[in-house]
Amino acid sequence: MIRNDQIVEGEPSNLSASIVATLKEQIIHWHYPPEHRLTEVELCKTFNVSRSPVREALRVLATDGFVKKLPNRGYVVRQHNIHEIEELYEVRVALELYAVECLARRGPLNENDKEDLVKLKRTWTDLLNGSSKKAEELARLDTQFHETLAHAAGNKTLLRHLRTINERLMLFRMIDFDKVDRAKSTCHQHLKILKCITAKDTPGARAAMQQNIDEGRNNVHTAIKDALARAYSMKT
Amino acid sequence: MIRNDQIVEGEPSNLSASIVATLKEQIIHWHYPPEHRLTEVELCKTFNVSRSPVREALRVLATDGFVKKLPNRGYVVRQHNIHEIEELYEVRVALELYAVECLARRGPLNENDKEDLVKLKRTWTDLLNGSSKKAEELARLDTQFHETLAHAAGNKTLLRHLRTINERLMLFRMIDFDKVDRAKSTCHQHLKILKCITAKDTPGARAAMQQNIDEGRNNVHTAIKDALARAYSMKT
DNA sequence: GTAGACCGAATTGTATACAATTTGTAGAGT
DNA sequence: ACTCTACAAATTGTATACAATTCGGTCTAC
Repeated sequence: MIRNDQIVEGEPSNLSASIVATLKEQIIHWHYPPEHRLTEVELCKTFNVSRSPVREALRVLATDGFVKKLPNRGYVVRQHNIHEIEELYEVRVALELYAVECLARRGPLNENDKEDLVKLKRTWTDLLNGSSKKAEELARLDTQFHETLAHAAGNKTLLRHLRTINERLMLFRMIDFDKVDRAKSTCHQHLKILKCITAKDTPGARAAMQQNIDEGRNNVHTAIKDALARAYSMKT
Repeated sequence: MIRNDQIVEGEPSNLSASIVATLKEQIIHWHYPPEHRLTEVELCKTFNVSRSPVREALRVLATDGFVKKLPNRGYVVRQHNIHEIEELYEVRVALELYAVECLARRGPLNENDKEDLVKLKRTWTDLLNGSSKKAEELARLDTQFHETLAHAAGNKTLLRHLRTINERLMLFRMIDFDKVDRAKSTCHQHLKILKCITAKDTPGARAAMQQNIDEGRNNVHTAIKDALARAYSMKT
């Protein structure tokens, strides 16, 4: 159920925006199997709203790549096959390597970002020293780490693109983080990246980031087959 | 005026999509000054349609970054300041360097793409040997060159992101190409890139691409001040 | 029994009507 | 003259109504 009081402060009544957020969340959490048809009236009923905001939301989700538009036949949840995951990871590598390279070369642009990096260091050191978290929380922290770096690099446009990539990858990272606790390894890698940045070791930072992303990619790869199988069994 | 018969084949009656395309085109060609307010009813009148497709179009344009949404106050054409251009170019560099690196390392993925590269070579050789074109045509060919490379690299997601970046940059490249004929230099650079790719010279390809983009960036930079000044004079 | 035409339910595409919010302005009060 | 309030116009947000298209099934012709 969508309600106006769910909406973030400063953004007044806007059903469309909250529908976008909710559907994204649901798709990421595999609430719908791939290729599942999203009918307007059905969404209207579940969200208790009229078709106007639903239609606008679907159009936005389509441009973001979460659903696919069939001409005159509505929308379906997009099928993310293994090849597409690979593509998403490649784009992510391209963007994040660039971001971390900038960051290592010229440092964070302002004091706020410098503080953010210190906070990150504390967070991941704490995690390394035993404070355990739930899988979903870990996935969130991991995403936050990478996005904070991109933000500190000072390029809002790059951050925006990275966000849409990561949102779509979240589809599979949820599965991965759900199955295995890889906290230790992730902590070490993140701390290594931060160390290289503060040491202005550009190639080191790039290498550490590449390793971090590659490991995540491999983990997701092994998790994907199960996920797709599960999704298939749901569809039938 | 928007009409259904303007629509591309295979995409049946869809006013919203054609409004998106038309508005994008208009914004890129500086039909509206930055921060110009886009009222729904006004767009309805100029396009001779109702508010539904206009609203959906505006939402899409907002997620693509062409217009900015003010809560409960409609939309305005986004102001692209110099800093944002710089950001767009940085993302473009990150993506295109990655693409050209893949291409130089492992070559085009299939025969079609290999053909495309040959066609590109012919096109730019012809241009170098005198066949002159209008500024707008040149800009189009240049964009096509870069997008063909990304396509040949075989990553559709990367291509999609590159497209949205390039579309927004087109705002300023139009101005630049309009003022000076830089065909010769561009030709040489593009041919150099192609040569490095076929020679599997990865660092060479990266360097040539970096040089090509940097030159474009510099040209645009020098052109921007005039553009902004002109836009300002339009606004007042 | 099969192919093809035709009809109707379901669904999307578009237009309009109504509600809620914002903003500018006129007017009263100080 | 200045500020604050209240109201009206304009504009967005939402809901509903109508048109056009698609798709499945049935019925007929062969």
